[in-house]
Amino acid sequence: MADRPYHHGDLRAALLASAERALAERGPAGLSLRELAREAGVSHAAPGRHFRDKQALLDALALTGFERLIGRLAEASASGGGARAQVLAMARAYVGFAMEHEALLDLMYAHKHDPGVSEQLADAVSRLKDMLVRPIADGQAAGEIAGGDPVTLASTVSATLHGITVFGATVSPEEIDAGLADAVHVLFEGLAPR
Amino acid sequence: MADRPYHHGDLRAALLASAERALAERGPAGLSLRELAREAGVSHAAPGRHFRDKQALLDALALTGFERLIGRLAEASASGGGARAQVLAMARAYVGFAMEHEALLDLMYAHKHDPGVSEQLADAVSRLKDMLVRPIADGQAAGEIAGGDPVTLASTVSATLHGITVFGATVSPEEIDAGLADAVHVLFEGLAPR
DNA sequence: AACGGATGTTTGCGTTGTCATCATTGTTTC
DNA sequence: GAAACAATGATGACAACGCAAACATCCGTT
Repeated sequence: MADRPYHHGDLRAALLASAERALAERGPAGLSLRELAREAGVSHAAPGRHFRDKQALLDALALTGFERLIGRLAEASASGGGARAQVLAMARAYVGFAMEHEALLDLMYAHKHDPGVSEQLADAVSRLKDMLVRPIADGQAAGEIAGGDPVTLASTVSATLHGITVFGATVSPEEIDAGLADAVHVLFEGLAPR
Repeated sequence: MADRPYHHGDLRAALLASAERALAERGPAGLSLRELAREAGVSHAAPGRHFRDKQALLDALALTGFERLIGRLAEASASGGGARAQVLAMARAYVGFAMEHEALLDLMYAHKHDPGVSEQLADAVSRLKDMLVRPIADGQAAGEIAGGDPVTLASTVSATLHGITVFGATVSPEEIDAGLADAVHVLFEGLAPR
């Protein structure tokens, strides 16, 4: 009620930032639009201007999560090295992001988004999987990876990565990293005897 | 308010059943204790006798989910056949359960449960991974699977299975099943050239 | 038959999401 | 530059919700 200007300036971004913090601290159920509004110093209905309803805000948050995760994977894949080193680097990036943003990752893969947004999210998942296709195709060209549809291989690898983040959620970072190296080893060498 | 008896009979079970249906239809956020109470024909505070709060109900529901999923995996692993066939059967069981109970699976792996329950859930995940250890160890004894810690191998396989359910959520059942066979193939043959 | 625990009801409170309506600011158009 | 207009925020209201306290009813045990 002081000298605060009538318009916030960038309420949408402020809400998203607050929402991510609240999500990490109290989960999606404990996230209240009114609380976010209070934190931003606006009226309780102001968020409605930027997000039709609470779900729309969560949808947007999930999308930003994918953008950032894909960015991290891009960095990791640019680190160079052989196919195996590159896959391991991307695995570390994925798992690192997952451990820093547990609740956000839950949200990103939650089966409760609006239909229209679900398409965008599926798109994001596609792009995410595509990030692995190039290193694998390059590895095939270099003779480091066996033949086969690189998209299929990338799908399996990405599925494994995601599974590790979910199943390993209860163990320490060191254990996860060790398990990650093990998993990459299994992925490359296969279960069948050589 | 007619001839309904004062006591419900098995309100706890009725609530869990209703909750699972509501969860599938409207997600965890759209699940209301009062609505469940209405469906069961009891007062809106009656559920409080069986579940301390809403989260406690979701916790219990997640636990029942793991019990059922583990049961399905046990059936699948009992189907016999070689190690590869058994892993594929368990993969189908896992993915089948996941597709029948999308929202429930989200809940089972959600990072928002009470600390005490989280231990039980971590326990359930452990038991789930253990289901894969025996087929793999047997496969090693039979020379169908390469050496190495069977627990590590099982962890990687289960992670891949779970990842497939999450990443494949948007495609048709047939596609998922095909992708599943592909993934099992990759898991056994490995990415590296032979 | 009496008692006590388990189960269900009633009442009330504070919070929330959402909507309708009004106020203020920023932008475009003449 | 003024007027129209869109964008953004404020206010007020409402129903639904989670939760807790106090009360009622049933059931099994003694």
